[in-house]
Amino acid sequence: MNIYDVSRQAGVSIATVSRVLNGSSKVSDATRKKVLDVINENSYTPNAFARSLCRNSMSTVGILCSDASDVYQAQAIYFLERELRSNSYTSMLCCTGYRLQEKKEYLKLLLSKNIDSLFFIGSHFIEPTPKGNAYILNAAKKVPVFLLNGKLDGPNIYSILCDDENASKNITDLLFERGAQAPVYLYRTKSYSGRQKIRGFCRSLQEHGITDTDKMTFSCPGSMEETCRILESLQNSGLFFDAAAAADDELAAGAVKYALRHGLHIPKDFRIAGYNNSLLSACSSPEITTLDNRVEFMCTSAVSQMMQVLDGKDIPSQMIYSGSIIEHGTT
Amino acid sequence: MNIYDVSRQAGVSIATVSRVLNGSSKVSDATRKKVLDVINENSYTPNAFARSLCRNSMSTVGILCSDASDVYQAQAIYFLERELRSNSYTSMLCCTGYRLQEKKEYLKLLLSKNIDSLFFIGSHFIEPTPKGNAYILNAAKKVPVFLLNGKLDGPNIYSILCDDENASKNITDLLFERGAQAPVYLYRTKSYSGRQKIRGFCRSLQEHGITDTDKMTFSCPGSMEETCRILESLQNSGLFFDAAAAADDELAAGAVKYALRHGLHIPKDFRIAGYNNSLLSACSSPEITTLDNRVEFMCTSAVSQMMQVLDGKDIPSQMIYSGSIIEHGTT
DNA sequence: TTGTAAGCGTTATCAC
DNA sequence: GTGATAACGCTTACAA
Repeated sequence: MNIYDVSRQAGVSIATVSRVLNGSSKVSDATRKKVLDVINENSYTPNAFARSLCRNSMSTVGILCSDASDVYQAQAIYFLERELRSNSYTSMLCCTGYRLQEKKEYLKLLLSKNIDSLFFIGSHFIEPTPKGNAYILNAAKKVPVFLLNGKLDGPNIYSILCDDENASKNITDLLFERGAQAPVYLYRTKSYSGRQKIRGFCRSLQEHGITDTDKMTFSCPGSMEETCRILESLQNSGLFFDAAAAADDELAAGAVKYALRHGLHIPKDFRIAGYNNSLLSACSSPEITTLDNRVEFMCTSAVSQMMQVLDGKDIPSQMIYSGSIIEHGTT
Repeated sequence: MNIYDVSRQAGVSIATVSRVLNGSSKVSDATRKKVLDVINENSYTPNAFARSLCRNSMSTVGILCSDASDVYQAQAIYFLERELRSNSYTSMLCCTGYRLQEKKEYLKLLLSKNIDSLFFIGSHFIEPTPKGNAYILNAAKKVPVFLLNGKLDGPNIYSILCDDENASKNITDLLFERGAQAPVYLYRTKSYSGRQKIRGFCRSLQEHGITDTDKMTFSCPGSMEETCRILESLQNSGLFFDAAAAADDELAAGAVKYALRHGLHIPKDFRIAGYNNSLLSACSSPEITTLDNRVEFMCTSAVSQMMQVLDGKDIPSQMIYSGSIIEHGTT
């Protein structure tokens, strides 16, 4: 069933059918009714592809994430999709993994589907070198690009992110306030936001008289169990530490395991701070003090920005908002 | 830049360009090279909409879930998307929430985008009454429908699911083996798989001489904290129970909290079994014994089935596979 | 092996 | 208000 069949049955031209379909005011009530009746009787729906071809848009956006099963990214996907949907956009999701080559290929595929705009979740997509980011700049030549918790300068690129550096500094300060003398920092990767967080941590240490900050930051790319083991080996190496700030709640949960396993009382002997305010922080016993970086706010804002950009408005290319500490039992 | 521009620059017809684009063998190496050169120089990509209009497919599939931020669903989304991508399909994601009306609207929207097939994640989509499921049967008239961990009979509908009833029975049996006398069951909703799990639990109880099984199952639709409180009120009500089986790991984590808070030793005084083998089971201390319902296997199989169906093959409409117990510290 | 031309199902620009 | 008719950019018989 197509627009011709409808027009024939309703005894009008396809132009009129199209007008009814698109809510044009230039149709008499009588003919509108005639057409709508035929449409409903046959439950006709216009062909999306033909429509898109004319309009040159299918009202879809691309969402790129590295791993949709990651609790943080999963949340972002959820909020983004709901917000986009309420603005009549459909989301195409791509989980790229962490390899640059794959990211590029996924992006190319997405762009070849003529999406209207592009969201990158997380700062894993930002490479340290300008050359590595060329693929994003390129994409921005075709559609507006929104970086969620990532930062990159360029035309048609909009960044929205939590002030991770200050958030990380504040939550480390809290560890000191709660009696810590020597906190270590646990991070997964040195992505853009990863580096910001480390910087905030180090700033706090310096303000508290610890100068050799680099010696207190540790990469824990593995499971909770492995994080736990890394802390154990630190202890065995003779390093003194009595608190841990972590780049995400999963790492913090690893630290909780470490403390419990070694009979350290939390928070009297050992203090822990997570990040992301995810379900994982509530899952531990005691629950983990964590940083709420307001994923929902970020996603809602990003979609609102997209609507403005697609509407031809000029908006700031960067927006940084503050996080807030949620204190629980580990501090 | 369109196919005409390419054909002009390459000095061939648009048909030839199209042939090159689609890898037709009926093109001489010389002309193919000419065309490819022009394509690469101008980095031309064919218009997806025009293409779809001709082919009547854009190689996209719809994925419907109720909540992409749920750890279980997030995993399913991840595995589905990766597998679909490797078969050249792009995924359109919709998070419908839990209200029937919204599910229907989302589905309609997805279908209007001319997707090639449809995946439903979880049994939340299956209503208890046939009338409530009409919208799924309807969708199956247009495209093949795959139910992941849900079951519904109908033409063009394929169900793939874990044998939750037996899995649940087995893991409850384990609680008894580990010394439990009176396990309770914690569930979130009575969805299709929810009911299967409860049935398995009850069967185990009956085999262990407990007849009034209904009195041992409890709905805990809220947070871990609330689950914990429900258990406390059970205790206060005078009910004797010394173990908990749960419909997901989050509920089980709530039970862990309860036990720890009341000084019950896990697993000596209180045994706990989760479900889904998610990150949450590893997050608790002690780690939670859980049931691996093999999300990855389910997703991989579903996509493989889809490929066969789209290929015109006749495949079984239902596939049930067994789960397996992962024993950790709570039993 | 290559080219011509007829679709695909819409939207949009004209006339009337 | 309504109706022809030309795009939109591609695929694919059918000819050559």
